[in-house]
Amino acid sequence: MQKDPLRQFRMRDIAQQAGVSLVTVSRVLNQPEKVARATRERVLKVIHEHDYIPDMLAGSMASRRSFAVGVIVPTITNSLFADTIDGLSSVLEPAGYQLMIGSSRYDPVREGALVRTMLSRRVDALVLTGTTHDPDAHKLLASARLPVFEMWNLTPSPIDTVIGFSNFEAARQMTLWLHGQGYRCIGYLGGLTEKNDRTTDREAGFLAAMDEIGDDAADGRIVRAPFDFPSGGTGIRALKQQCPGIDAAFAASDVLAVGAVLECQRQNWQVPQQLAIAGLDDSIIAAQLTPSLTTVRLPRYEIGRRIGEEFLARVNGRAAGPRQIDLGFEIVPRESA
Amino acid sequence: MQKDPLRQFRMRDIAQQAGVSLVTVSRVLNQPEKVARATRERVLKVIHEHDYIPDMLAGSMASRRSFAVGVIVPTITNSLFADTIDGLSSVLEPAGYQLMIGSSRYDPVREGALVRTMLSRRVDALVLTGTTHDPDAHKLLASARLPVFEMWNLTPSPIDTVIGFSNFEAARQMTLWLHGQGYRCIGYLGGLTEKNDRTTDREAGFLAAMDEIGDDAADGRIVRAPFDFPSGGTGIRALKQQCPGIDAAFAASDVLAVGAVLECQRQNWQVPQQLAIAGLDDSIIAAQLTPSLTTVRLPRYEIGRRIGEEFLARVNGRAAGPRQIDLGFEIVPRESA
DNA sequence: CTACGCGATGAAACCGTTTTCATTCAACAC
DNA sequence: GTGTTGAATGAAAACGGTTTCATCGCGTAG
Repeated sequence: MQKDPLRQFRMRDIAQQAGVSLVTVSRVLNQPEKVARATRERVLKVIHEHDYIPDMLAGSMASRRSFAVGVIVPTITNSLFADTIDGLSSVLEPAGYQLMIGSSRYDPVREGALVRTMLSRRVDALVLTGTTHDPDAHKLLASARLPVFEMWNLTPSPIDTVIGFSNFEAARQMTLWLHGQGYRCIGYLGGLTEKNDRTTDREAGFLAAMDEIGDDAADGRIVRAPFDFPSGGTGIRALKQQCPGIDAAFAASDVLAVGAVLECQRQNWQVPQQLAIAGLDDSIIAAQLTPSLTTVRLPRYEIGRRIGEEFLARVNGRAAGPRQIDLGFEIVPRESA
Repeated sequence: MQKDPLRQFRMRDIAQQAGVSLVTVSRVLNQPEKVARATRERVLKVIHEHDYIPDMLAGSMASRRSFAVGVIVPTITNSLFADTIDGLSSVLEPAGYQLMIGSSRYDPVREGALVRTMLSRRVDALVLTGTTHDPDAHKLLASARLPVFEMWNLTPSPIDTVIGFSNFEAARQMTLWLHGQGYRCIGYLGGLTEKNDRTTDREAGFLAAMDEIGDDAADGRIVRAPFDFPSGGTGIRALKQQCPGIDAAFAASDVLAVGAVLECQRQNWQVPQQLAIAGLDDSIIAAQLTPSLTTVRLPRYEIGRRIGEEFLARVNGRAAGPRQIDLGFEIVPRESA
């Protein structure tokens, strides 16, 4: 009479039924080639008969590998990061890894808490968005001996490896491009900059470009807003009101840019004749809009894929790639500017 | 001389440094009230000094609780499910749970594989999208003794608990509503129906409504497409070509509807004068569009939140709620129809 | 004075795997 | 016939916690 007759099968039970030792069952599962064919088949038969599912917690604990990778993004609601996550899982999943996703809501403290949780769960690697983090978390990561990937930006002083593109350059070059198109009074619709290196760098890139152009009144043509459609609308209105002479607006995110274009439709402002609008992301809807959105294409999916590949390379002992990988970006001229 | 001087601190080490037994450390972490104040503070001091992070794998294994909940959605790229995930984590995260997210890519077999992986990782509960699943997975779940939640639809025969709304009714009622608005030749732009209970039910709802209306040619006004913006465009073109007399199109998803509206803008078809368009989702962009999109508001976030609450109630031993929870939907009339 | 209950603590068993090391046995070389 | 080798297998020791049960004082009721 069992203590708990409904209890799940353990490896021990499978071993017993197959008339082998527990070790052999473990080998059948993890290094089948090391087990004689006959034995292996006998064990597999028992495994299937009982729908045996090994306990990965126990396995991970013993092997000190969890086959889990932690990913912390600001929000999963924005499809930007969802694309990166998709890219990551396209590489890691076939390799047997599972993603553990957390969203920091753009809050470094929450990010730090997530880092702790994930370390506690003994992830095999950690992927963070951006290059500025809570000091405590930073220290923790530096001493934890696991691969850490920062993404979606570049930095001269990465924790471990950075994979992304230069937000500064992306914004700078788009601004210069707009100037090259003949726009002379360019406004900037940016994200909230507190504690967010990507938006900070983009704004800096815009200002740097304006400086090069010789426009020293650019500070007065900056509006900051959270990344959502309605804010794009209110943002563009604010910008237009703030400096009526504006002939182009560069939004540091497609969400804002699309929101702005839609608002222009409502206001009956001709885009780009009266007001040109450019975005940054090349989100899926950018090309569909009328007028279609001029924007900067970012390596959203590629960032994830590349991180996955670098990680696998490291796990397999192949030399780690460079510590900083710049995946670049590309200006996509369309109708809106 | 240690074997590995860089090795992370274990509970044993903390205990030793604090001059207590390992058990006491464990209690300080999990049931602090059971430890004398003085002892507790001494232990906590050591813990903080060394930035000790307990090994949750070991903890989960011993306690037989992982504090992880598995969630399987068709795709995380679509913000629909991202909203649900947000709702879920808004409830579960404060309770100390972590989500383990997997995307099935609308493939039951992949879903089944994910179910196995998650069971293997000993999640405390499992959340699935939809109500039709791979038979093997279904069997596995029925015998696994953990809470299982199906969501985003209803069914008379749930595995465990279903939380969602009636896709059939949502489509049916929107169709009837369109008819009530005076549209007489209504087309349907739906998702691919294979193996997807939500799209299947929506299409059935549309047909049921057309039947009630007395329109028996509706089958000829159905176009199916994957859920993305471009497909909304090609879909509406196909529909218009297939039956030029069409005066309204009901898209079973806002992505398709938005894609359709944008295509109409390009084609210069007046919406809703020449062609009315209605969607289903109330996605964030629906209200921003010009014309704004008439659609069906779904309890996206609420589904997640409610599942979280039901799960916690069960964990805390409170009686489980009803096995089927209908969160309803709401028709949102706007400008496009 | 003794028995009892209770708060605080610890020893030992256990959770279900992987890893390391040893053993067995058959094939093969000399 | 005797080592030598290598494939196949298993015993035992981790892995780092939690749970159960026992013990130790100490205040208090009888």
